[in-house]
Amino acid sequence: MNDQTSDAAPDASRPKRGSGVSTVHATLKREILELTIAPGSAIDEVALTERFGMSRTPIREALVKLAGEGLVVTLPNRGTVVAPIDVLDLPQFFDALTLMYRVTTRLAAAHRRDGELAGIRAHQAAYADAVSKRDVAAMIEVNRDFHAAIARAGRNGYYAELFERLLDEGRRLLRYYYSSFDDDLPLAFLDEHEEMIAAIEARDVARADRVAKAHADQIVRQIQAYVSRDTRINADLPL
Amino acid sequence: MNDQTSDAAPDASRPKRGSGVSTVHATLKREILELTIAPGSAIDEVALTERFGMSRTPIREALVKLAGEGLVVTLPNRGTVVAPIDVLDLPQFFDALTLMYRVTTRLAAAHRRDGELAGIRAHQAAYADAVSKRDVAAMIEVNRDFHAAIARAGRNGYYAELFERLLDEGRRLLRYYYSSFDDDLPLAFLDEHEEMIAAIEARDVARADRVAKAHADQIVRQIQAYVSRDTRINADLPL
DNA sequence: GGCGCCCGTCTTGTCGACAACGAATATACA
DNA sequence: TGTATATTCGTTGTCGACAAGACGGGCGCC
Repeated sequence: MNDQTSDAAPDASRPKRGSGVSTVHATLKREILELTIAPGSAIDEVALTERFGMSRTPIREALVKLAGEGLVVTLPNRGTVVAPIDVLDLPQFFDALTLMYRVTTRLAAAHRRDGELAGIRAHQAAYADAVSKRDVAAMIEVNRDFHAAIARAGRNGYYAELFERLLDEGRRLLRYYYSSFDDDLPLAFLDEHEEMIAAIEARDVARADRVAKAHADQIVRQIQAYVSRDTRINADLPL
Repeated sequence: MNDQTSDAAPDASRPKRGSGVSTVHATLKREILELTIAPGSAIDEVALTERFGMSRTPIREALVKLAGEGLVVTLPNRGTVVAPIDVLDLPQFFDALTLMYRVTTRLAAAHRRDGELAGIRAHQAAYADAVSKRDVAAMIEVNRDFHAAIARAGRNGYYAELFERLLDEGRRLLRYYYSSFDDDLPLAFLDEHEEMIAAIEARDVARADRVAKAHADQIVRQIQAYVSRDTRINADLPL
């Protein structure tokens, strides 16, 4: 992280011109999605200035980009905060997520080209690998990439963009509410992913729709279970 | 979102602090959508500097915002251009537009509250007014606002955001390909809008879906007709 | 003792300037 | 004359600095 106090030598590691905003954008995006920065917490521009070793200008531009993606919220004249996670938005989120699961999988089944199945299968293999290693973080991330690849194979940028945003938000939700996966759920995902691949390979739109909807229902139920799980420990306390 | 319409009189001699980026953003967005700036044309930052009487910093931030909305494209180290209109993207656009018409109208029928119908009806009245005046530009714009209001009544920010983006792109398309409206089409829109309002008022989701789909088909056909209209004048030229 | 105002400080929005990078042009060479 | 290279020019990405609001503390007033 903090690796530069003297830059007298023409170091090759000097970030190239134009990489400033993208670096800050990518780094902050990852940290926001991984909850390294807590939702709702304020973002200090000058702190980022020192951390990234660059001026406020590129950092501000990166924040504007993040605001456009809904990952941060800008309060005029009062700074920017990491987008909070609002439980009240969950029903809308579920609605849109399910619809995007369906339409992107349908489109992938309709429009996929031969080369794209290999890439999707690679993600599926990585997911299986993460499951075997019980690496939950990797599972969440690979799951997102898996579906994003399907969306891209569907060749509709409007859907793909919204879907990736929803998938990222889902990443944040899972990390936020995650306590421990049941062991059987990831395996169910694995099978459902296989079915999706099969439907896409067979160019069977109706089947792709069915399995996508089932998959979405599964995920929605899982998140709902996390969100609404009963964590009370004082419910039966004798008073 | 915020409607601080302090009138657009040219005597805005004193822009307040914080209004810079939003002013530039709103102005450029309008001009891009109204094709005042041609698709694909380069945007000169210094020219905007002189035009808006402000430094490059707020202008660049506005451009970053516009890039996030897909209205401009940024070429690294080589400037930004107004997003071109690509005919090859039209099928995807039609697909997404139709779906958003349907889901937002459905949601509006399901979730609308009493006060919101009045706002929607106001847009419809403005649309009728524009039709009577044969003000095509106003029709296009009011039509967008009409459907955006319905989407907001549906209370799903994900859909509303994508839908508004699609509607804006549709505005650009209509202006781009528009030659002259048939006189009967706007009237058909008027009736279909009335049906949508009725379905939403009756909270009839299925009916809202039907009429939204019909409306979308109508619009898609219209744009397709514009795009693919035969403008050849040398087809029958004796050679 | 509580409440509201004034003031200092911190942060943000904006500015003008500089340097790197691309494009266009001029130049040298085959 | 055509091609490859060096140079100039314009533009973009970044920087440090300045000033307008917002927040917090101290003070006076009721």
